[in-house]
Order: sequence, then structure tokens, then C-alpha cells
Amino acid sequence: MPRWEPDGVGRLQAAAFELFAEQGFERTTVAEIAQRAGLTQRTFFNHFADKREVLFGLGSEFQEEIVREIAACADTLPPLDVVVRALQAASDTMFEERRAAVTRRQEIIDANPELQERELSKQAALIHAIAAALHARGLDPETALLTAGAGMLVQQTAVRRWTQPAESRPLRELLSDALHSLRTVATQTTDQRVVPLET
Amino acid sequence: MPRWEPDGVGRLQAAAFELFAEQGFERTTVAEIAQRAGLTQRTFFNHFADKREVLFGLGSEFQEEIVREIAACADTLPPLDVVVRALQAASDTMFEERRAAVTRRQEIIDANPELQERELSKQAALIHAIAAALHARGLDPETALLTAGAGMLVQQTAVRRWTQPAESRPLRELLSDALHSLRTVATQTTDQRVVPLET
DNA sequence: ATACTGATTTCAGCAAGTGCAATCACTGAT
DNA sequence: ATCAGTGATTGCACTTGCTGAAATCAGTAT
Repeated sequence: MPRWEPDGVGRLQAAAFELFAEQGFERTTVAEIAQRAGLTQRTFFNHFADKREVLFGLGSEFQEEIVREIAACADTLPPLDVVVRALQAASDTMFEERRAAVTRRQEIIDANPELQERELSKQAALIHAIAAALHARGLDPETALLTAGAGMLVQQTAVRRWTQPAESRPLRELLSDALHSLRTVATQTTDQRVVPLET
Repeated sequence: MPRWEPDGVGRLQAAAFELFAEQGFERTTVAEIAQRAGLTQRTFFNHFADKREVLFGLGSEFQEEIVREIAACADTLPPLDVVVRALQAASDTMFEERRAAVTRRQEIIDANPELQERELSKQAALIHAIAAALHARGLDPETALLTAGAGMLVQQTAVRRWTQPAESRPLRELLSDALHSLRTVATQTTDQRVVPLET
């Protein structure tokens, strides 16, 4: 028999997820989470840097996936398209099948400012990772950061719609839509009008 | 004689700013800040919701200024131009003359993850305020949020350069440049090429 | 005079987070 | 089989952030 029940990290994540959903983030104590997972408060902090972090375990995998996709993408594509395609690929494998779970997680986060801060922080980290991946493809750092920011703007817009009950389309499509919306917003200008040129 | 020395809030902000610069955010205790300001820890928390908040006092004024500018802007301008012009106007009155102070503040924030999180949170709040102001002008909420996000992307890009030692141009110009960069990034596309149309 | 205001203080206490030493089933080497 | 090492877990003591409630008291209005 093993000395400890397996997958302590997973049990802590599950317990935290449940308790946050049941009674909210603030009214849940770390000791409480650990107790439900059959562990100690001290053990919780051995695995997670702080109370918030327990909700953001999947973030790093998502980031790695995206960086991989960007590195693997065709060289001829415009940078913003590269980013959005990477987001689409990662979405297919990591989001599409878990819509219910993702949505519930988002509700927990939306209900608490501290968690929102942490999520913004993770998004910022993702932006920098994307920018680094673009820079590795030869883009200058300034433009890379701007492009990464634009990409995450697209991602946020798409996910916001995807997690709404009325929406049933795949995230991949919503990403394409959001990219188109951003291009529309960015293209409208005073001193010049642009029109598509037939190829 | 007054019962208390005047401007307790200002003294707390100044003391915090100094201490954070001297020894960093983490190694500075709230009791320490209060002591340097000649007040109590409890009084600190009467004025600021938490230890981080003491660095973000000017944010709300900036937000109000921008919302005002957006509401006052000409109806014919494209939304993204409206946002950037508002940012330019607010920058002139609230940033341009304080470059040294703004830069030092930014250094403090850049040195600490918790402060970075709070700054991202403030930026998100600003995005929502801008989106609300755009929505009040008749833009649909979805597009308003996207446009506000694009505007803040421009802002971040411009401020990042403005706070670099090598840069000497006014923030107003850098905002124009960043807007142009964003338009360039967003305009490059695979399935259609766009060209300026002479008016 | 009197009551009221409001910024400040004191105090008691919870919860987050950390450093350190100890435990002890499991593992690999002898 | 034995023995030393590994590593996840734990207990404990401690600092710090943050809060609620009640008390203080100069200035102000009535």
C-alpha cells in the first residue's frame, strides 16, 4: 500500500474548486481546502505559491502548447494570423471539450477581484511568451509584443462569447470572428479609407 | 492649531513611495509606512483598501479625465481614434510633466509581481470604463470592449517607450506612432490585401 | 453649553504565508 | 537483508496583512 493517497495536487485542486463554487473564494479557508483533500494547510503551500494559484494549474500547459504552435507555423503567414491560428489549435485540444468546466471556473473567477487579478497576470505572462515566440521567428520585440497583445485581445473577445449560454459555436470560429472584428475596428480611420483588393 | 497634521493620505503615499523605492515593496511593512507618516497601521487601512492601493491613487482621476474626453469628442471620428485622442489629451495634462515621477513609480511596480497584478487590474477597469463611454456614444457593447482593449494596447505600447531613458519625444506622439503600428499589425492579412484609397 | 462630526487610535483576532526540523514509507545499492 | 538516501507530508512557531468594534477628542454647528 502506498504511504499516501495518490495525486495530492489533484485532490487539492478539486477540493478548492468545489469549495470556491459552494461558498465563494473569500469565505473558503486554505485549511478547509486541505482538510477536504485529506491533507494539511502546510502541504497546500508546498504545492501552490498562494491560495489563488490552485485555480490556475492548466495555464502553463496552454502556454506551452501555443508557443509550440507558433514555432511550427508557416513562415509566410502574417504574425497576427500566426498567433490566432496557434490559439485556435490550442483551443481545439484544451478548451472545446470542457466547456462546462471552463465556464464554471470562469464564474468563480468573475465573482472575485483577487482571482481576476491573477487571471490578468496569467494573460500578461502569456502575452510575453507569445511575443518571445514571435521574436524567435524574426519579428522585432516591439512589434512582437504589440502583435501578442492583439492576439490575446482576440482570445479574450472570443472566450467571452464562448462562455455565454446562448452561444453554441466552436471557439475556433469565434476566434476567427473576433479577429475579423479587431481588423474592422483597427481599419476604420480618418485620413484614409481602405478597401479589399481582389487578387 | 489643528488636531492632526494635515494631508494624512498624502503623507502615507509619500512615505510608501519612498520606502518602496528604498527597500522594495515586500520588505516594507504597513506599520513602517504609517510610522514614517506619523500615523497608525489602522489609519493606513482606513484610507487604502490594501497595501498595494497606496501606489494607485491617481488612477481614478486619469480614468475620469479620459471618460470626459471621450464623451466630448466629435461624433464623426472612428471609435479607435476617439479613444486615442482621449488618451492623448489626458496624457498631456497628467503625464507629460511628471516623467521622472512616473518612471520611478513604474520601476517600483516592475520590481514586484503583486504590484504588477494590481496595475493590470487598474488597466482592466480603465478598459471597461472606456467601453462604457463608447457604448454611451451608441457603439454596441461588444465592439466597444474590443475598441477599448485596442486603445489600451496602444497606450501600453506608447507608455512603455515613453518611460525608456533613450526616448525624448512627447507621449502624444508616441501614442500616434503606436496607433499606427497597431493598424499595421492588424491590417496585414492573408486572404485580402488592402490599399489606401485616394479621396 | 451642548451635541455632533469625523479622523484617528487601541485592541483583539483571523487568515495568509514562511522557515525549519521531523517523520517515515519507499527505493536503490551493497 | 540491511542501510543510507529520497521526497512528500507534517507540526510548530512566527511575521504580516487586514478587519471589527469601541474609544478618543479637537473643531464645528446649534
